[in-house]
Amino acid sequence: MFKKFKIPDATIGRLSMYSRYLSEADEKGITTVSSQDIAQATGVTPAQVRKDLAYFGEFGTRGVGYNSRELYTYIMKILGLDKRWSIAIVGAGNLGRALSKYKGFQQRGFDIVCIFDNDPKKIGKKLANINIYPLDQLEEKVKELKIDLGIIAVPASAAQEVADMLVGAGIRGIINFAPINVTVKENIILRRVDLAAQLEYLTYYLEETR
Amino acid sequence: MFKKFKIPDATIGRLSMYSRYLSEADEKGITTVSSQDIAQATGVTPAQVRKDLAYFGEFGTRGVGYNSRELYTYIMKILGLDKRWSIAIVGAGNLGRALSKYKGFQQRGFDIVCIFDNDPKKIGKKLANINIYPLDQLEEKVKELKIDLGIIAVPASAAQEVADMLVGAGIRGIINFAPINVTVKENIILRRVDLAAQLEYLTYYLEETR
DNA sequence: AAATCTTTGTTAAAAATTTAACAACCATTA
DNA sequence: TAATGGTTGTTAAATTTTTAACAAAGATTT
Repeated sequence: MFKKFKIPDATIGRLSMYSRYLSEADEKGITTVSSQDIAQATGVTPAQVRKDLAYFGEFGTRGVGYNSRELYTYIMKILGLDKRWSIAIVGAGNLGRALSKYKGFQQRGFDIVCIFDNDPKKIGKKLANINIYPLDQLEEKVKELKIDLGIIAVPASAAQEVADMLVGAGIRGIINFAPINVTVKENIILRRVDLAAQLEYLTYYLEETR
Repeated sequence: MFKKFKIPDATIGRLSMYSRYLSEADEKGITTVSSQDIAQATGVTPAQVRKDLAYFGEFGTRGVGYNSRELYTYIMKILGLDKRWSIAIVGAGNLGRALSKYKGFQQRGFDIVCIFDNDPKKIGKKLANINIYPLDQLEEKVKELKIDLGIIAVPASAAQEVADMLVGAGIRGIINFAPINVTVKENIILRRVDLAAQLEYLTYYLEETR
């Protein structure tokens, strides 16, 4: 697609927010929005909105603004969300179970197609109508079901091993929820989400005044 | 505490990673670590580690390194984790339920002390031994239990309303898991965690090559 | 105790990101 | 059709963050 230059990571996150607002605006029948409108709704500056969009092309009309539906479609395409993606979750603990049921993924085009775990009590069962398989079937199932993305929801001690398995099976993108740094070969996209660290960000700012 | 200057947000997240590594090192009996060691374990550069720490003071010995346990203690204090924090979760859906059971919070000093929801079928029940109360008891319970932090795990449509209630009840920090921008008065610390957006970050990088 | 080896803390440089400013351009109105 | 108002796309400036370099200082060796 576009992507001649390096795009800031933060821009990608903001595009996601913009798209949600645009979809909402379109549903409400608001056909045209300005960078000001988008900015207000998503908590950024209008200049930021225009800059973010400028990385990818010209989508608006000077003096007018952006067509909601059209810009929505463009952004979704930029994010790769003009098609659906298949996902595997590794780890059927509390987090894995919640993620498998989370409606927010479906809505944005992500289908959780299988779950892996090593606990014999869980294997063979279903979660939100999704089969749970043992880890040694990971490679087989990933290939069979053409799974693109993996979510690591196992304890930190097992995270690297699981990452290796996912990469070995041919997965190309990973979200790691385990609170540990895992490494993968460079053509694999990896993102870490540390839930506890999010709370620690709050306490850092609050601890001085309690 | 320290905090004369503006500290990069990213630094806070990295301190959290450093602390986990330091605790692990200490448990293994490794008493001294270098910025190089910390960097390797957490996936950053040694210069970054030293710079991050330099915002808060001098914790190491030149030619030697850092004492694992000592640095761990310092960082935990910086993050405000030398004491425990009480948390309320609003929303007993899939995500709220998972977060209430998530062991990772406990381990880092966060106690989920109550859950709020408006569904009559859920009110009065317990989740992971935590009581579920109706939303109209939020203010009362937050004050009674001296709750510091709130987690919003409700649909986007209700997020702003819940944020207002939390702030009204005296909460000072909020994590918002709803995929929408909420606003709060400026002395409240707010952080948004968009799970679907994390996956979209992956698909952005992958969509061109599928 | 001098020399050497290490690793920190700090300063300077580089790179990345955000903010601001404004020319270009479209639509509307006089 | 000229003038006005409004909003984008883009360029430049400012700010923030990261990386690199190195002097300072502790430990070890000769």
